[in-house]
Amino acid sequence: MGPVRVRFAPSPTGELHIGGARTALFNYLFARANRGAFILRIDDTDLDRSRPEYTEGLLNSMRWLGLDWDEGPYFQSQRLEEYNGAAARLLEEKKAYHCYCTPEELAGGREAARKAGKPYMYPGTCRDLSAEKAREHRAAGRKPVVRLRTPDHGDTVVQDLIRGEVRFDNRTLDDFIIVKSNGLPTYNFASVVDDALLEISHVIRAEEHLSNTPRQQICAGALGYTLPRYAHVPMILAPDRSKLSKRHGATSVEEFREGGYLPEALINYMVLLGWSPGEAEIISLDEMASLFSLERVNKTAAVYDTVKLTWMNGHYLRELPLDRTAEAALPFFGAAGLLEPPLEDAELHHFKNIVDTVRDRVKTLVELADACTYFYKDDYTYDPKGVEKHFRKEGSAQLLRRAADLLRHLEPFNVETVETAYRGLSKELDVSTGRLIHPTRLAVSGRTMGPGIFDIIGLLGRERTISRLEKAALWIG
RNA sequence: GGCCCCAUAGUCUAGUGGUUAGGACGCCGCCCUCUCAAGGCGGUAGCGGGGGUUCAAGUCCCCCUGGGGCUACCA
Repeated sequence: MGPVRVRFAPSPTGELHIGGARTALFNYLFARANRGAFILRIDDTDLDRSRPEYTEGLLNSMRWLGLDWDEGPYFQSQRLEEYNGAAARLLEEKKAYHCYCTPEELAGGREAARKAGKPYMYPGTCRDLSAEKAREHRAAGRKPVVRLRTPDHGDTVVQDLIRGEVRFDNRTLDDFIIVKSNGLPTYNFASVVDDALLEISHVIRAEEHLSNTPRQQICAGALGYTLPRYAHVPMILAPDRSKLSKRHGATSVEEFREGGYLPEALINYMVLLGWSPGEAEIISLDEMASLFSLERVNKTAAVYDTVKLTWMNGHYLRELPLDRTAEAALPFFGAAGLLEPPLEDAELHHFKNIVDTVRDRVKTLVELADACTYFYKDDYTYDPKGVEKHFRKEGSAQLLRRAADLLRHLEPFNVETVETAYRGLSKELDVSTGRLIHPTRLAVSGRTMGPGIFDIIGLLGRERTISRLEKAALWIG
């Protein structure tokens, strides 16, 4: 058997969604697991729907996920000679023929079949058209398509690496179009030609393509190509069990990136949809690559669940090296107006400390930036519920003033000494530490929840803590 | 409608004839604790239905039901 060569062949008609990304991931892993090549091909033969900016987005999403390709991207729109040559050969060998039926005529036939409750197939109108009739059609300005002559009997058998042997009755397959009237190849044709020319060894793609596989095999057979091995991976469904689409909220890689998800988390979550590593679920891209095999890919469509994805993102946020989490978080702090990269050393160090104390309380980078605003901004407001609970109590303002006074002369000033001082003060005033801590947190952060108060104070520093304490005492009145 | 694929908790999954049906998310409870998390511990919940085959079926076969896909001059 030759070298393993696989491809991911999206069409640039939208953003890369989680289903496509998972297929790309499986291809990437299979290539790495078998020391093969992972090839990227852009199937842009649909002129109306393909857009260059989608191609750009696709490449960006792939790079962001870390799914680096070894060859390509190839663009089908730039390989038209290949398809034309192949089609000409088929025409020459009478394995294909021109069809002059108009879309309207075909639609009429379909409609009639539907009304009669009969299955529709192309009736073969132009299968054996006389030269004269063809001339007439051309004279009338009709632009032909090219159809492949498909067998009228027998079976076409797909040997699928995941689904086993799948048998199709050739009588249910009609003479399908391989070249459109605009001269561009259809998917079933271009895909077959390219897979052969690029010497693809394994076609790993979503299950929605299984039903098209017999057509492609017939096509490849007519062209004399050796068939690739096929592996149809289960689909990823939206929570309502329907095919993924925009109305299901965030489904694209780009949306997840903007939503504050880490590529590590998204990759790890996606690989679990349809494949299982056996032991631990938390697994890195490198580990997946060494473990991956098609035998462990299951057959069942998976419903994706953002709750688990989000949990996993939180997990990666706090388990990844601090530098990595901070690096990923920085753009979000920039977008929130908290920081303006690039940072000076001291700023960066401070930023990392903040990320480190906050990161195990959030699940996304967006939440992380949001949970850190008060470290950078003074204009926060006090949480109303917190005000009721912690400020409205008799003596709260006085407590805050006492705390401020205490911190003013504390030497040295650090997390440990502040804590000791606070606990001492609560004893001295004969109040619970909570009675001191809760108003303090509200005063210095505006919030009732968050990191340990001494960590917050340590990060804020003496000056800002004191001024916030005094400001709050004044505010209480 | 025709053809094809699929079927273990709410979700993702392990399981390949003999298991107390395992793990993860979620949910609930407890511990920890200045709050919120994180973490630790415990609990909740499952083989779609019916027939076979077999000493024995989540595992094999058939039917039904349910879900999904294809059936385009989309990919």
